[in-house]
Amino acid sequence: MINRGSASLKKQGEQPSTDFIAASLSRAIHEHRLAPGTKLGEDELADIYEVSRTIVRSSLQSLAHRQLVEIKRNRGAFVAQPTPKEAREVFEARELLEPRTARMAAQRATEKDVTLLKAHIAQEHAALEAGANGRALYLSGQLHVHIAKIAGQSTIAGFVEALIARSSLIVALYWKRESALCETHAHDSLVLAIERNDETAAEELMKSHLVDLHSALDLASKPTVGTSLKDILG
Amino acid sequence: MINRGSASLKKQGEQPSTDFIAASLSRAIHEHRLAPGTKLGEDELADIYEVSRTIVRSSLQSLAHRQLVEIKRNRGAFVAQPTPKEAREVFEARELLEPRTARMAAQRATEKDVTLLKAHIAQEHAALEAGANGRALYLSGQLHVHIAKIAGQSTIAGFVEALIARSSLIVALYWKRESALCETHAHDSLVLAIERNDETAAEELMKSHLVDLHSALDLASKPTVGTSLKDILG
DNA sequence: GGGCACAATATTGTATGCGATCTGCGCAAA
DNA sequence: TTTGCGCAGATCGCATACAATATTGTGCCC
Repeated sequence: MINRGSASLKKQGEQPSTDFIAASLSRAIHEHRLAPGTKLGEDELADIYEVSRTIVRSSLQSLAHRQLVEIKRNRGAFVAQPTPKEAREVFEARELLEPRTARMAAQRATEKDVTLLKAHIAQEHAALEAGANGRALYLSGQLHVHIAKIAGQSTIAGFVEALIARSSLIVALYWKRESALCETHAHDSLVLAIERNDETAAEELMKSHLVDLHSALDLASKPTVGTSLKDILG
Repeated sequence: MINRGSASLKKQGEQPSTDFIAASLSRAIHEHRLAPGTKLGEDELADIYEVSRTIVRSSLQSLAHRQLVEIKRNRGAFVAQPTPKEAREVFEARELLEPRTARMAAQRATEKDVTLLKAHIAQEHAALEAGANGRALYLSGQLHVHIAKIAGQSTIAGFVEALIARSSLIVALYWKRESALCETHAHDSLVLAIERNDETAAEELMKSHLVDLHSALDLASKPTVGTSLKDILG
C-alpha cells in the first residue's frame, strides 16, 4: 500500500527513522496514494517499515500536529479529511500569505533561484507527461513552498508548507475538474515574473492563480472520497 | 521549578496527560518561569509530573513541533532560543497576519466577543497591578490569539498562536525596556476599535502596536539570558 | 603540572509487554 | 425480522526494560 521502495532504502541509510517515516507518509498523502480517511494502523506501519510501534507513533503524532492525520483516542490514526469550512480557511490563508511571499521572492530571487525554479517546473511537466499525476501534484505544491523559501522568510515558508500539505488533502476531496494541467501555465508565467524581478506581476499572478485553484474546488458537496461513511453519517 | 500545583491537579483530574504536561510547560515558558536554554530532562519531568518518560517525551515532541523547545539528538530537550534572525521573521510574520485578522475581527465581532475581550483586558490589568508580570505577559499574548479567533479563521488563528508563543521567547531574550505597561493602552484602544466595528482603525492600531513591540526589541545583541555559557563564551 | 585516553555514569533512543478501551459479531428475546 | 446485550478480538495508551550515545571523572604519560 505504501511506498515499499523507500522503506527499504531506509534500512540501508539508517536515518532518523521517525522523520523518515513521517516524510514517507507525508509524500504518500501528497501524491494521493493515501486517500483521506484511510486508517493508519500502528502495527501495520510498524510491520511495513520494520520498526517498533514507538517510532510509528512518533511519526503519526508529528503528522497529526501538521493536521495531515487525525488521531482518535483509542481508535487510531486516519488520514485527515478537511471539512469544506477548513478547506475555505486554508485557501483564504494561502491567498493572504502567498501573494506577499511571491512579491518578496520576485524582489530577492537570484539567478540561481530562478534556475532551480525552472528546473522544478521542468520536472513538473515531465511528471505530467509521464502520467505520474500524483508526483506532478506533489511537485506543483512544492513549487509554492520553494517560492516561499526564496522570499527568505522561513517562518512564513513553514506556514505555507503546512497549507500546501493540507491543500493536497483538500484537492483530493473537493477537486472538480480532472485536468491538473491548467496550473502549469500559471506556474510558468509566475516564474517568469520572478525572473525579471517584477514584484507586482508576481504578486498578482500568484493571487489569481490561487483564486483559480480555489474556484476549481467544489466546497458545497460533502467529501466524495470519504471512505468512512459510517463516521460521517453516524 | 515547575508549577507543582498544576501537576497535582493532574493527578485528580486524570486528563490526557500528554496534553496536560505540554500545556503546563507551555504556560511556564509563556510566563517566563522557564528561561530560554533551560534543559528539560526527561527523567526530571517524569518525576515532577509522576508519569513515565513516554508521556514526557510525547509532550516534549509536541512542544518541539511548535518550536517552543529544541530537541538535540542524544542530548535532550531545551527551551528554545530564537536567534535575532528568527525573531525578526516572527515579528514580520505577525505584522503580515495580525493587522488583517484585527480587521476581520472588527468586522465580525459580536457583543459577546467584545465583552470577553474587555474581561480579558481587565484580567491583564489586574495581573499587572498584582505584580504578576509573567501572567500579564501570558494574558497579553492570549489577547492577540483571542482576536485572531474572533476573526473566524481558525487556520490563521493557529498560526498566530504559534507566533505568539515564539514571541514570548523572543521577549524573554531581546526585550529592551522594563515596563510592559506600554502595551496595555494599545490593547485598550484596539478593543475599543473592534467594539465599534471600525475595521480600518483596528487594522492600523494592530499594525502600529506590533511595530512598537518590534522596535522595543534589541535584536542587535546576542541573547542575554542564554544559559549555555559555553556556547556563548566558547 | 597539563593534556590525552579510557572508564564510569547519566541520559536519551528504541523495543516490547500488559492493561484498557473500542469495534464487531453472534445470540437471544421481542 | 429486528433490536439489544454480551463476549471475543483487535488496537491503542502507557510503563518498563534494554541498547546506544553523550558527558563526566580518573589516571597515566609526557
